[in-house]
Amino acid sequence: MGRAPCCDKANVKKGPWSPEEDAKLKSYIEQNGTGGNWIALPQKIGLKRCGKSCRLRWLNYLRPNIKHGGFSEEEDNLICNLYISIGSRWSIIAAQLPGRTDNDIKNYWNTRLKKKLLGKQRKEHQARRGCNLKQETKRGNENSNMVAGNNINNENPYWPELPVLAPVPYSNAEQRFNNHAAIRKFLIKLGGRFSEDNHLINDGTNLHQFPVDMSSTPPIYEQSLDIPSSSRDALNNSNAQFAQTLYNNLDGTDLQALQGQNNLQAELGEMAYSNPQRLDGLEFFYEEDMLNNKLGTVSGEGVGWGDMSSLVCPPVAPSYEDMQQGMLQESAFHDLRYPGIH
DNA sequence: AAAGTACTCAACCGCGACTAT
DNA sequence: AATAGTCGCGGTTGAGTACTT
Repeated sequence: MGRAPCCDKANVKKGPWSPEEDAKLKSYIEQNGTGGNWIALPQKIGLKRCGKSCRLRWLNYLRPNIKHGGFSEEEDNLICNLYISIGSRWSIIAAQLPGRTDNDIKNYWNTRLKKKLLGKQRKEHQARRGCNLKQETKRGNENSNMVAGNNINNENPYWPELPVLAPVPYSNAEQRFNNHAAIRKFLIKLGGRFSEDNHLINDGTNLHQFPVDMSSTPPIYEQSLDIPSSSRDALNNSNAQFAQTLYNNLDGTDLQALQGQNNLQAELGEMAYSNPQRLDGLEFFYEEDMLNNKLGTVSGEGVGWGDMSSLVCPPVAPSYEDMQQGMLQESAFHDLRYPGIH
């Protein structure tokens, strides 16, 4: 038995909203709120739209103080940080960016930010590769045993040489992705806002909360956010120490809860191992040849990560460079903890 | 100038979570 | 406790636009 449709699909208009529809919806909600029921709302105001569609239109476009486009460098960094930490939890990420909608951020990430990162990484990779090739040709066999991973102190290793982490043997993978409470706690420690912090409009439901006056909303990670000024400055400066500061501020429970959340590379490794197709669109975190060459070598038995709770969280990377560097450090970290295990 | 391709973003869809009964 | 209704989220689609050939 299938799921009951939320509305009469046959009598519902789809596609772009007309200015008249927008005006109708906007003025009604501004005057009366949603009445706590989106499904019933369109009939009330004579709109031939699905309630879900009305909700989406309001949240993503009509509600006051929505910002579109023009993401700042700070916002870019914040999105990247949070994506690395918690993955594609767009609503949580959006909660950290006043005036931005989850849909906007999702689109921005998928269409630009991801490519921006990939472009940077590729560029640097090619530069390094070219450099390495030159040097290797020069040296000939002299340094044949020199692999990129061994010169980590001098320059970043060539990506494909990085170890791919073994699949993480989670017994309850789903729970790992659904620990909202932990994420929430983490974000509050970051200084994040949740719906409780926002004002309600008209009907007092939690369906359409937003700061009443966005124009007075302070810049990201400034005065509105109750985090140590050191952390704030660090973030705004894209300082790599920011992440460490955050982690220092977390207690053991937070760390434990987050350990399954923020190891993106491990997660990708796991995904690639169990279901390579799921990596579509995330290749940019690896190089293609890395995926092709290495993933096949990951043993089904794998090397267990053992007790995840004893694993120290690697820091969140606050900028593109740091993000890339962070992955390298993560690998180096893995090497340190599990020498010889790749 | 036309055709083909790539990109953007608003909107849709399906499903898990939550709530009321 | 079970069920139904609704919400909210993340993934995906596709129309419109911009860019390239």
